[in-house]
Order: sequence, then C-alpha cells, then structure tokens
Amino acid sequence: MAKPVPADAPAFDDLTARARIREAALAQFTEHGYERATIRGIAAAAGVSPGLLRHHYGSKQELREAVDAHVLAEILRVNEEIKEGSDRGDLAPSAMSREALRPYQGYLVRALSEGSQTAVTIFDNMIGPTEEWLARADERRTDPPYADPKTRAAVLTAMALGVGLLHEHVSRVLGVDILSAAGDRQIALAMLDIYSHALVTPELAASARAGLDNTTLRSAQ
Amino acid sequence: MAKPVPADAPAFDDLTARARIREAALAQFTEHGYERATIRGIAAAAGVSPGLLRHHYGSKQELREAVDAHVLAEILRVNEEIKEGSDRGDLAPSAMSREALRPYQGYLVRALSEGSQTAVTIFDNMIGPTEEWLARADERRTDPPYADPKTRAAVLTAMALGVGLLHEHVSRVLGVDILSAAGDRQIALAMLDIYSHALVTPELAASARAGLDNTTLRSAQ
DNA sequence: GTCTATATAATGATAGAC
DNA sequence: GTCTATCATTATATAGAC
Repeated sequence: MAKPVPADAPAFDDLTARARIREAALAQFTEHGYERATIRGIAAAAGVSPGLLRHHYGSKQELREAVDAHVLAEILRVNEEIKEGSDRGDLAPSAMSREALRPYQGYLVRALSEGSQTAVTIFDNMIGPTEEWLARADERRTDPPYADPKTRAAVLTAMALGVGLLHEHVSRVLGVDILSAAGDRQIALAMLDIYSHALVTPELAASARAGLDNTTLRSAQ
Repeated sequence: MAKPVPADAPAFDDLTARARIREAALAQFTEHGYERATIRGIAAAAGVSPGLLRHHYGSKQELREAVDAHVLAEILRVNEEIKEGSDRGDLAPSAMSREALRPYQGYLVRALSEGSQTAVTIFDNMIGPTEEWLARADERRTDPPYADPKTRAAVLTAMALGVGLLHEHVSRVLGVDILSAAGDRQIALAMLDIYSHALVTPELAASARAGLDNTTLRSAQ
C-alpha cells in the first residue's frame, strides 16, 4: 500500500541550506504570490542571507523554476505511487491523490492563477483522465452532448480546480478553512454530490440553450 | 426589452480625463493585475501625466477602489435591468447576464484571484441564487445530499467561476479565446450540458465516499 | 559555502509651476 | 485641471571578503 505520503517534510533544520531555501521559497510564494514574495523574505524564512540565494539559484526567476520543478516532480511521484497501489476502476485513486497532494494545493493555486509553467503542465495532464471519465459517463446517456468531449473535459477540469482557486471565498462563506483536512473532506463530499446528480432538467436545459442562442444572436448584430 | 448593454463604452476620447483614467486603470488592472500595473503605465494608457492620477484619485489604492466601485455598480445595474425585463423561472436571465457582463469578466477574474472587496461582494451575492437553484434541484431527488445546501452552493459557485479564472488554460486547450463571444457560448453550452447530466453513478459515488472516509481516517492518524 | 556592502532600477508619492 | 521634476522607498542584482 502507498505510504501516507511523506510530503517531503523531514525536520526543516535537517535540510541543506539549498533545500531550506527551496522550501522557504515554496512557502513564501504560496503565501504572498511570486511577485510579492521577496528574496529578502525568503532568505529570512530560510535562515540564510539574501546573497546565498543568488549563489544557489542565480535569480528569483530561476528559484521559482526550481520550486516549480520540485513540486511537479513530487506530484508525478505521488500519482505514480498511488496508481501502482490501486488500479480499480473507481474514484478511490482520485480521492487518495486529492489528500496526498493537499500540502501542495496552496502552491498549485498560486501557480494556476499566476501562470507558471507548472500550472500549464498540471492542467494539461488533467484533461486526459477527465476525458476518460466523461467518456464513461457518456456511455450511460442517450441524448447528444451540447459540446464535444474535449471542451467538456476542459470546462470540468477548470471547475474542479476553481474550488481551490477560490478557497479564500469558499472558506469565508462556510466558516472553515477548506485547505485543512476536515474542510477538504467537506468539499470533496459536496463535489461528489454535485457530480452524481443532475442539477438541471433536460427540459430546462433545452430552454436555456434556446435562450443562449437568442442572446448570442442579438449581441452579434 | 433590456438593451444589449452599452458596456459603458462611448468613444474613449470623449470621456473626461477622470473617466479615461478609470477606464485605463480597469484595462491595466485586468491585463497585468493590480500589483504589476503601474501608475505610469495607467497614465500613459489614458494619455495623461502620472501627476493627474494623484490629483483625481489620491493614490493607487484609491484608484483601485474607484474602479471596483464602478464595476460593481455596473454589474448591479445590468442585473437589475435584466431582472426587470424578464422574470420567468428559467435560466434565460442567467444567460443574458452572462453575455451582458462579459466585458467585465476579465476584471472580475483578477478581482477574484487577487482578493478585492468587489470580489467578496460578488461571490457572496452569488451564493443566494445558487442555493435557490439547488433547492429546486433537491426537490427532484430522493437520496440525502452528502453536504448541506450552503456548502454545495459555495462549491458550485466556485466551480462556475473557476472556468473564468482559468480562462487562459481553457482557451489554450480548446484553441479559442473563451472570453470572446463565440468562445463564451461554447463554454456556456458545455456547462449547461454538465449541469444537466449526472457524471457519476450513485453506486460509484457511494464507493468513492467510502474511499474518502478511509483516506481521511488514515491521514488523521 | 556563506556573509556584508553596494549598485542599479523601478515605483508610489509629492511639491510646485502653468 | 494638467503638467514636469524630484523625493523616498524598496527590490533585485552584483561584487568581493571570510
């Protein structure tokens, strides 16, 4: 069985200065965003001088790329580990992955909204599995979809990630930090409920579709 | 019938300098984000001197608040206008609103991910209607929901907004700008399709829920 | 490997002329 | 109402000592 994921967290002090800088950068980028995080702040958090950052990573941008590469590698590693452990046709791996990657969710949220290369890779890698998922759902329906599979997969992926992106707002409304273990479970359940139920009747959907056509036509005049 | 929405776009040159600054700030904040947008850049885009921004708005932060207030007022005005025009029980107003507010979507995306007061207001205002929508859907189901209505409403709101937040990624994958009229229509159709179909069977949902419990329990050890 | 000190550039804020 | 010129701050990047 896959380990509960070390989350790459040996005692902070035991890391080399180079690794400490990377971890501090990860934390600072997550908390303040890339732009607002400062080299001085990262150095202070890592307990080293600003000059040492340059020595190890060259520039702020290169430091970001190093953090990006590390997070991406970690994600791929975890997913691989989980995939090996269980290969049933259900959603369990998805749930495990969700929990295992939770330590990185904050960074991923930043990466996605601030547009790093990691974000692009992550998003693109999610499209495939989502398309497969949709394909299985499509087998059970008889009516023709309103959009092709790739479009729906892209939208669905964005919708799923949107909850994390807006964690601040969702947490505020619900009164719990959804990046915490308990909060995330609550969110996962809600998403599962939403995914497993139609929220709009076919009739209403058809009506809305007609309204959409009207609106589009009118605005195109 | 509601007008196709002027989008507050009289010829840019005809605006007072004060209004031109506000419009330029709107554009610059949208394109670069609040932090990266500079007073000099906004002034240049508005065709005025940096000093004039201070004269009219005092500081960069106050300028942002002015833009926020303007966008929020515009949104409330448009929604009010649409609500008066049609009050059927279907999703048509939602579709109209979607199209009417498209010019501001880019700014809203920034506001939501960078956390302005406008974003908070917008998000919170969306929870109510979403809850009502969910309540109508709940009338048609017999099984108990996995989460309370407010949680599902918050998640659903975040999911809907997530598509706009990740417009860059979605557009890249689909090869069309989803902030354009045509792209947005494609997205709206896909969302409608998703909303009107269950993507997970009740059996699979139950199985996933069990897996979720396991994962949560294990990580809480 | 690690630090201190400094150079350089960009930005928001401000003062005062027209 | 609008502009030009300048100040003060802050950040990254860099050089060189230990």
